[in-house]
Amino acid sequence: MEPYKFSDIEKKWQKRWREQGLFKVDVKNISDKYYCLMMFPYPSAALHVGHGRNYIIGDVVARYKMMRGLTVLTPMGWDAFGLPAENAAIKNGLHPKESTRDNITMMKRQMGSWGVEYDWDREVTSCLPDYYKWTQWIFLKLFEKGLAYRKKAFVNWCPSCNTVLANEQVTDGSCERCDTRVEQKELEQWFFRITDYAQRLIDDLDKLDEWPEKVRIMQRNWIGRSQGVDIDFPVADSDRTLTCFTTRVDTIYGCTYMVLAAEHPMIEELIADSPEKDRIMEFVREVRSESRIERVQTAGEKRGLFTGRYVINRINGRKIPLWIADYVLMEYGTGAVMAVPAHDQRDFEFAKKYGLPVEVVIDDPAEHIDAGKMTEAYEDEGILTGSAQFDGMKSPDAMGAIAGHMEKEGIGGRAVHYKLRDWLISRQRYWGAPIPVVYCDSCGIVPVPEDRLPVFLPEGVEFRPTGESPLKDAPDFVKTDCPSCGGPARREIDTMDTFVDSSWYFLRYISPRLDDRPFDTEDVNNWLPVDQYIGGVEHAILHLLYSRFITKVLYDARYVGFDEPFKRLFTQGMIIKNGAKMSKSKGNVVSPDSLIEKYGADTVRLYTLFIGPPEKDAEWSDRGVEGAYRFLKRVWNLLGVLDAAPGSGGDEDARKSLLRKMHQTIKKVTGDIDGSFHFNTAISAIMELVNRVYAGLSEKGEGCYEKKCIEEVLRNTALLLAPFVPHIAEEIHGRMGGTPESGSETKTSIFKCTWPAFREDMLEADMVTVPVQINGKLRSTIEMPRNLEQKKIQEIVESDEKIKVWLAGKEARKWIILPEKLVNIVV
RNA sequence: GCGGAUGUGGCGGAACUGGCAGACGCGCUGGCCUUAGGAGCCAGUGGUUUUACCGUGGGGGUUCAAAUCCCUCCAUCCGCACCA
Repeated sequence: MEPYKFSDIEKKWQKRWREQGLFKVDVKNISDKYYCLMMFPYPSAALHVGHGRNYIIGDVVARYKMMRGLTVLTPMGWDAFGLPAENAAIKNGLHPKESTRDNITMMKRQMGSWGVEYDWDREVTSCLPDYYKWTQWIFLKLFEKGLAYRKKAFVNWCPSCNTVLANEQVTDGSCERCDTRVEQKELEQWFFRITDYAQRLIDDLDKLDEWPEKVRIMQRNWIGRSQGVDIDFPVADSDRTLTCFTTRVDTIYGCTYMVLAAEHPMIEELIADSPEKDRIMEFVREVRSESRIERVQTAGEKRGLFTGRYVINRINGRKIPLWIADYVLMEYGTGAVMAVPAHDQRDFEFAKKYGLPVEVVIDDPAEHIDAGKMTEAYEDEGILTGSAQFDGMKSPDAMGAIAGHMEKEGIGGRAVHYKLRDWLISRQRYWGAPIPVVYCDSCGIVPVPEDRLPVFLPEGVEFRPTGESPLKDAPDFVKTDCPSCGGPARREIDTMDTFVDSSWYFLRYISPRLDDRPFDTEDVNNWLPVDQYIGGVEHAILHLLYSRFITKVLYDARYVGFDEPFKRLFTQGMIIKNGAKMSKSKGNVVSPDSLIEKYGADTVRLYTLFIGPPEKDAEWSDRGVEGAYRFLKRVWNLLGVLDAAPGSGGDEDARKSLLRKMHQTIKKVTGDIDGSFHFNTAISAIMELVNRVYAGLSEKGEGCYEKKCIEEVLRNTALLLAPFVPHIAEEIHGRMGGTPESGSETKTSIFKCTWPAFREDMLEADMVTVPVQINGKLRSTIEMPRNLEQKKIQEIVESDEKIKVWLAGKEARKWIILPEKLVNIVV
């Protein structure tokens, strides 16, 4: 038997799969379609084995579904615009276009070397004009619907990346990419009105029952729906009214002051006549300039200032002071808060600090609260007190009653607010799709007409970030004609957030080369929603929320006929090395290239899949890779076992038992893949099957399996292994003469073969081994025939030597007999 | 603070609706083979004071029977966080 030459085998089959067009799909053929999608990567650096996990899982699913007879579409592309590529380009002094191109070449080679295959005819690259033309088209559609707009707002600014960031790209007050503290800047920026879709984005999460619960919860929390009441407070000695939002309207009678956010637009007007005006404005400016993180860090130490003005709480006619404080956020609710110190911890701390009254209006049903003795706010629900006609009501009832009363009296009304804010999509950076808008002195903001797309990103631009878009220095780009009046106009110089690019790429794969439309609606409707989406949890909020939003917008505009893009989502865990996530900076990156050279792609694939449940993080071990390699050699050597097997004869028991194991394995592997991608246990089952062959040979002798038997087992083993380790499976299959159906030397690909089916009648032996317990403790195992009556089972157990010893001198009080499973005797 | 997850040998991890804990792999031990072994094969491998007992983060409970169900506590990780 020749040795396992993985390198030759893998190169041969990778070449052949491409020649055969194994992964090529005609989208017009929609019979039994299966759209298997991996999140497309940033082409920013070489892939490591952690990245590989994602592609390998996807490849397993694709190949498995293929063997189940489905038409499988698996495309791949490149999320090629954006800061990672640009920053890397700056560092290497290369134009991002070139570094991106080089990285794509490298990554494509790496994917190929893993044996991970795609329909490369559908490759999309988001930084190329034939793609970003349609990203710009998406922008225009949102603009048309009033969903893209420009406004001046306090926005997150990363001083290192020199650009604004979306709320979603700020983690712990720092830039998600470079970890620099994010500042607040008031700038005019482009936004997408995702908040219009907040409710639908929450509601439709219920439809996504094949998504991980964790991701759905994260999205729900991020959107952050709160139900409550908006209450109007007229400003005393003024015709103005301040509205505030509360979720605890039952505490309204305990409101002893009101607080505004420093960014509240009415502040200047309200304090215009105040003698303290300058001092107040100084405070306001100070708070406004603080970064989010600074505000959070000083959370314990709340600061505020009295405005000198009062507002009227109309439910009781009470005049309460109006303050400004750093703990109120302008972005949430209305930027004004009714403060109830007795029942809100923040208000309580603030009131204590500034000597504002604390009045209990919700009593603890368990123990009466004395306002004077409180050390912290009572935030639970309870019984109303000091609340006029609502006294004695329970909080939940009171909320309804008070809200109703307010609506009747015109004091306020029920309202829903969301934490979700509009998506800031403009970036002051070079490497992105230009926003297709021009500014005309006479017409204002004018969208670039569809027939003039794409707005090309100019190439000869110094792209180092300066804080303003580098495109301002490209005069040929900036100067243009107004599409509306033809007069002189200038182009928008900001580019779009890369998350816009990635929010629709899964549609483009269906019609990647169309040049008059972004995609063909009919084809897209046939192929989407995506049957299986696979990627990292890090996109649980950003990318997955944006994609859902854009899909809904396109659905409303009737460009697509579905309102959720991804039917089933799988988020794989990270690969850890030495206790940390693999990263260049930590120096714990395991490169696949040398491993593949040493052991072969199949070994690396097998180990990656065997390492643990794919949805969980897993620690990489180079030793474990050797174990996978050892197993594949044992599989390979089965070809030698087949050669040596006698043409007839053999041991009947060995044969039966092996075939039974084979059918059990087929059942187990099929269930593990279909259910929830339990590849690790599927592989261990195949290992058991292979071990059984060798165990039989060593126990019963070399000739115990006749050729036919080994042939059947090996053929099925190859089929079961094919999705995981496609090259060796294909080679074994080929050496055994291709498909049995063809009966020829044509060497039909194993992936054109049907996934093996198990025979129900072959799963179980005539005899079963039944564990026997006494008082729940295992005392014996007895082999007995199936289908026995309870009485008969009891007889057999009672005659067992071991059990006899245990029962001697004791009285069996109760027999629990589960036929063919277990016997427990209580003594 | 809120939300979510996880906790099983020396290690990665198995265990379906409660029913033989530790499958499979790594590592380790011993043996065979070999000029040699970072190759291959075979056997063993949770712990202990080994007729038996103890063992799934700790404590308690339900049950004939608990890694699995209930209560409680602890630890670690992840996400969100002054959200009114």
